[in-house]
Amino acid sequence: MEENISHVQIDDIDRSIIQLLNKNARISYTDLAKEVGLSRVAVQARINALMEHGVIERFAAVINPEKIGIHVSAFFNVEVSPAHLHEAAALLAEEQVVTSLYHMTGPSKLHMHALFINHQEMEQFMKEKLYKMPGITSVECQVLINRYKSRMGMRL
Amino acid sequence: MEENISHVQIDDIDRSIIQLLNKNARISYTDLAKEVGLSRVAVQARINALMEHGVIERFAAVINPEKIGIHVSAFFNVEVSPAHLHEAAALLAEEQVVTSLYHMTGPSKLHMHALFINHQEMEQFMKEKLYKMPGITSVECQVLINRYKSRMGMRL
DNA sequence: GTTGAAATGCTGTGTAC
DNA sequence: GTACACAGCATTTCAAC
Repeated sequence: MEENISHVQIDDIDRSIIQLLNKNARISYTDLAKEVGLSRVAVQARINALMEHGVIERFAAVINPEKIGIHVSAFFNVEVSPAHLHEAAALLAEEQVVTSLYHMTGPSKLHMHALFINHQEMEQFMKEKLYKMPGITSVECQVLINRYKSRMGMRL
Repeated sequence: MEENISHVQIDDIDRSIIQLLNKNARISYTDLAKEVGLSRVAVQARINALMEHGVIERFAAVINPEKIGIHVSAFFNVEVSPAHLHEAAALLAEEQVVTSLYHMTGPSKLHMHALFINHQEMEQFMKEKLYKMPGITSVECQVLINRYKSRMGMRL
């Protein structure tokens, strides 16, 4: 009896379903069934299974931050002393401006993305929060100029 | 008559709607209306307006790549000679493994995220595609170890 | 912004194959 | 996996306020 399966076998129809739900997560099961050529009940069962197995984590709205006055998008490479890594990560994860935070290979490296209303807000965040965090030894910051592709963790 | 407005004024109810749709994009308008305390018709009108104005770009399924056997997630910092920047960006954007690609501040820097089945596939991509692209002067690669936070471009 | 109403479509569940 | 059926909801689009 294995509850925590980490790997799920999916077929081409599952892949089509995922792709269609990725383009439009509010499509009805009925329309989805027509597209993939399965019955509505079968499609529902597949989606439920995909969610139970954690393949589909949730359905989300994709927002354009620029349109609501959030004009600065930046990536940070933050180096932290090993002893403070988890503490710093927990503190950073709490910040509203931080949208993603990952631990990467390299010398105690955190990779962070954050959104700011303007450069002033970014500078304030860096000076008053980031630089004051425990164990931070280096901060590299890059600001976004142009989006060539953004499909957010979805590989076709 | 201004068609291309780049900035939209939204209020607290819009913000609640966006947050709720971000948690669960398949919620019904009826339930959404109950949550935000507006009529169903008003909520529908607001969502339609948010989509028309480009605030909500679309609704997407959030996938856990690990669950379908895609075990390596990596970020790349790619430096390209200015003359080849757009050409290289266009070529990289076409690659299936590349999930996001941004032009960042810095010396013709591209920031890229990609997903691979395993390290072997990553190495193959780097050797056979990335290193052969025109104008590429430097490649930095970091592999993901742990996800502390991932909210994908949504700031609360 | 609101309510109400009518037509249509969708979902959840059950049956049988 | 399919098909069918049925009840209950949801959506769309009116009109009237």
